[in-house]
Amino acid sequence: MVVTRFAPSPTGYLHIGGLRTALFNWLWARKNQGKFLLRIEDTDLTRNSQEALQAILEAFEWVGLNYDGEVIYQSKRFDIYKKYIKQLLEEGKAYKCYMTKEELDALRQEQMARGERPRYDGRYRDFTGEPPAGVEPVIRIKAPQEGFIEFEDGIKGKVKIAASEVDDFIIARSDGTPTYNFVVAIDDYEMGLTDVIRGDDHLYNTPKQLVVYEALGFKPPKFYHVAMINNEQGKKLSKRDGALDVMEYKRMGYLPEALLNFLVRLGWSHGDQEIFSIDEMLELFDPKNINKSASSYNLDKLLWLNAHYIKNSENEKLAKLLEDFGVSLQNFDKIDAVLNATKSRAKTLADLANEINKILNEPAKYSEKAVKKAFKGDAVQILDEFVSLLKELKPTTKEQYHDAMQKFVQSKEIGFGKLGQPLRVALLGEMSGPGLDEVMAILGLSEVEKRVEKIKKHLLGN
RNA sequence: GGCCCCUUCAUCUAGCGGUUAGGAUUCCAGGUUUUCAUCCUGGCCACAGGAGUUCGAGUCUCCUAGGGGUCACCA
Repeated sequence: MVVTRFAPSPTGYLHIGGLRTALFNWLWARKNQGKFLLRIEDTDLTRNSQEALQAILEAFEWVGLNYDGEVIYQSKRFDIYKKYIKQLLEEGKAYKCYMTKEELDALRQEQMARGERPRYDGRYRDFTGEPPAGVEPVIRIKAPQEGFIEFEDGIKGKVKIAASEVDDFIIARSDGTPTYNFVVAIDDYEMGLTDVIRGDDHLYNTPKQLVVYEALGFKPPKFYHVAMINNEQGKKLSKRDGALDVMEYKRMGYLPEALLNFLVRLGWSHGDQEIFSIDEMLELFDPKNINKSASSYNLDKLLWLNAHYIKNSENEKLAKLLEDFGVSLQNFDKIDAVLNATKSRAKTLADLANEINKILNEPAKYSEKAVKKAFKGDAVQILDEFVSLLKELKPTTKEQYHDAMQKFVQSKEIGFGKLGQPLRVALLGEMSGPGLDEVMAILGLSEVEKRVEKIKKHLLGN
């Protein structure tokens, strides 16, 4: 069975890079009817925040990534780690190091001054003497001193790192708390992980974790190191690039399916296909065709996808989502008419809300340019006559309004623009927008008349 | 700096020794639309550079350049 995980540290919100790796892991587990686990890496008790954890959970819920079982907190598993540390100590595979932080810093300074790579020198590796008084030791694990540590990465292929690059790293701090690379290895093993898909900023952690696997005799999982997502300039994503927080996309009016579709195509592809439903992702995703190279975040494509998903969403669903954007279509009998008229012209839910408000609310102001252009000659008279015709015909549907307009321009022998332009400005305040027949069918006769009267007053006022 | 990874249109990517190097987004042009948007059609734009290997290289090898990652009692 395939078991994957997402393992954030609760130090901030969930960002899009994290969401992508979570998605890859989730897809791979679900595709194989396996398990997708959520583990919180909170061993550094000084840096955790409850809000950050909530933010991550909230983001998961928004995009619909569900995890199996309970959330696992490393901070609650210290007993397990202690047991393994004790075991390693007893087996002589780990040892106490009495070097103080200050000594360590001094050593590093010296090494760097000599142009060497900073590295623990192993001075307590085989220490048997009397430990210095007053120093709480850290625990270090014995890493191989020669040869290579290598593994087969599912994306990068064979990765081979010289043992000299990996020193006897600390597995437990002087206060007894275990450190990252140690607990990750323990947990990944204990949780039964088969596949670890993570950012390639972890590539160098892998040999360290393999040292732990080796010392404990665990079989390591398959690793996949995914290249980073860069910003639009091809540089590393940072807070300055804005909108890193996944929930920020919700606030801006993105649909989770659009975000997920966008992210799944960053570093992964399936031939020429661009649009992937969740079901299609589940059917087609395979970490083995994840790209080796880093990709850049491109807002235009996200926007395009979002527009696509809005256009193809059920109106009822959109109506519900629009609540968060100040548009309440509940108890409104023309939900379909309004959304059909507007959803092809919005790239985000915020746009959509805006488009809807333009129809539903009478124009608060008029585009003067549009007024000037549309109200030349006998435009006012044409509008009056058209309203009279409407009163006579009493159209209600889009088709009936359409026919009324046709009949009017034909009988008057004028071009459509003669009626359409002033009517559009009267109804919407500007020169562009949805079809007038649609708009009128939504507004109804009395509202149309009201808006015509309103613009007439506006014209007199000038 | 050491070590490691990466490199096809502006961007996301297809390609897995023989292709007019394909698709998508953006942009531009045309069509549809009373308008705008949608939609449709078309166009512009790429194998980082250099050596090899080969009858033949975007595809394999090496070098150079550029980009990225990493070197904590952070995760």
